[in-house]
Amino acid sequence: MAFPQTFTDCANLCFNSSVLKNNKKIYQSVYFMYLCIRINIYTMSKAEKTREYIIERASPIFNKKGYAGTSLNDLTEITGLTKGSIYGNFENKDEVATAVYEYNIRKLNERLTEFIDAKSTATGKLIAFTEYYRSNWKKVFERGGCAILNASIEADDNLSFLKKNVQDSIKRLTKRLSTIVDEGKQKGEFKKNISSQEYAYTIFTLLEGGIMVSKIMNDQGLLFSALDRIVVIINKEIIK
Amino acid sequence: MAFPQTFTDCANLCFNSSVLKNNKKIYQSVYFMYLCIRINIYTMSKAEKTREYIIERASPIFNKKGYAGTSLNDLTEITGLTKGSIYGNFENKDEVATAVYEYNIRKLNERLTEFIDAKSTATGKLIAFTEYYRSNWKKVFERGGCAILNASIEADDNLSFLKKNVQDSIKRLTKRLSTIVDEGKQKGEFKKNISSQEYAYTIFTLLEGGIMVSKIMNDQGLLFSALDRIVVIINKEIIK
DNA sequence: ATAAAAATATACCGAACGGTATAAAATGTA
DNA sequence: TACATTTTATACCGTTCGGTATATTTTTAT
Repeated sequence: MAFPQTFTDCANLCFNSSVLKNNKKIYQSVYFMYLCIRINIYTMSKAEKTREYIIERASPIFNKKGYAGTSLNDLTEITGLTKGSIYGNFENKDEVATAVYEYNIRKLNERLTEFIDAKSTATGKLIAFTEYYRSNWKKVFERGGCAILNASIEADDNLSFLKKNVQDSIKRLTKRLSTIVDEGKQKGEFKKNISSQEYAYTIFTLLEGGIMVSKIMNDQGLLFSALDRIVVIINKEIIK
Repeated sequence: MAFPQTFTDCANLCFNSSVLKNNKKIYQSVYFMYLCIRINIYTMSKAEKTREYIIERASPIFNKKGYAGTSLNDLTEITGLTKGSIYGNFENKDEVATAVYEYNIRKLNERLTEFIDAKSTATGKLIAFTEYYRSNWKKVFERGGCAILNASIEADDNLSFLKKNVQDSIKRLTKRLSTIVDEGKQKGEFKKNISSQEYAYTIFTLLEGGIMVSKIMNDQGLLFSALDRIVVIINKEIIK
């Protein structure tokens, strides 16, 4: 589920429907949450909406063509806006690129959350991470592939303004994975003597390598066998 | 060892020195090979040398800045030549980029060959592949990282003229790995029921993922643990 | 409804882009 | 050495680049 926009969204985000029906207080608190979101949406100024709109439309362009390969003309074409309008909302191209990157990461996290939060066990959550890519590889590829991977390759040697964002997003994602491993250790699901961070990076490395080779070779199977290997590692090395 | 340029180079490439000393015919054949190379070098025209010179100097620029990020001005600066001179040797920027990519791949193969050919067993050859990156990661990173990885990310969605080259080079490299696995199977070193190609791609995937995450995070350890994992796979899954 | 404020469109800037015709210089051949 | 050929340098092309001052339009608040 993406960012909640309807009352049902809010409800599903917090509880299952039976809890909601039987508890008036919970119902009210969810409704309050919903109202807060509505207010936020309605009070969003025109400029804020336009800013969001530009980011949304520019996202696939930057992810496909890269920063250096994306021109302002590309942005005016895809948005239907003029340069003046874009520069009224962003200081320069760097700022657009950075905002687009942060947007991509936010979206990725939201989508991953859907898959991960649906599972209750640590094992389930780790597997869910791979399941996301199994279900969504086509969409991811259509959008230009993994935003972290793409930005990482372009940023490491020359886009200094973006490098820290990329590093931070990798840290956050691996932290998320290692937290799941830690939870599994605490619950007794996982072996106690393994390094959470090491396995988090192993999973991430295999995933990114898998996306890269799979995308360039036009062979979905290559991504899937990388994901298979992640699952094997979970089963054979992480689970007790 | 790079492309042989001296008699010693040629000799080392073919035999160890004791063989060379004790067999006149072998000595003569090596000398003949050496002469062929000399002739090739000396008959190389000015333009061919300049072409090679441009490619060599442009290589790290393209690998760091990418195709879209590298301008003709960058090329004139790094070579000290003028546009006219560059366009006298190449039809357009695409052709320079393609030639640079092929040069990078040739160099990579030469360097890998040094490590792989030094070992006689299939196991040794597979491990040698990882050892190359253990010994040379710093140089590789200084040159902008893995040329295959970088070109792959930029080519998959927009550089159609380069895409086939990248795909072919990946096919060649994984073919090389799978051939080693096949040899190991034949010699009785490796398990017979494993898929050579699958393991070739697994090794390649782990390597590329490792380079990507290691480079952006400025953490050599991340590459090394990816390499460690490759070694574990060789020992536990490939070797009998 | 109206004024103030904010956002967008227009029209333009100088610089850099990839690329080329042609002149000059260096090279290869006799 | 002299001439033909190849290679390199000069000077320029039209286009696109990122970016901006200013006018117009649209929102927002009163």
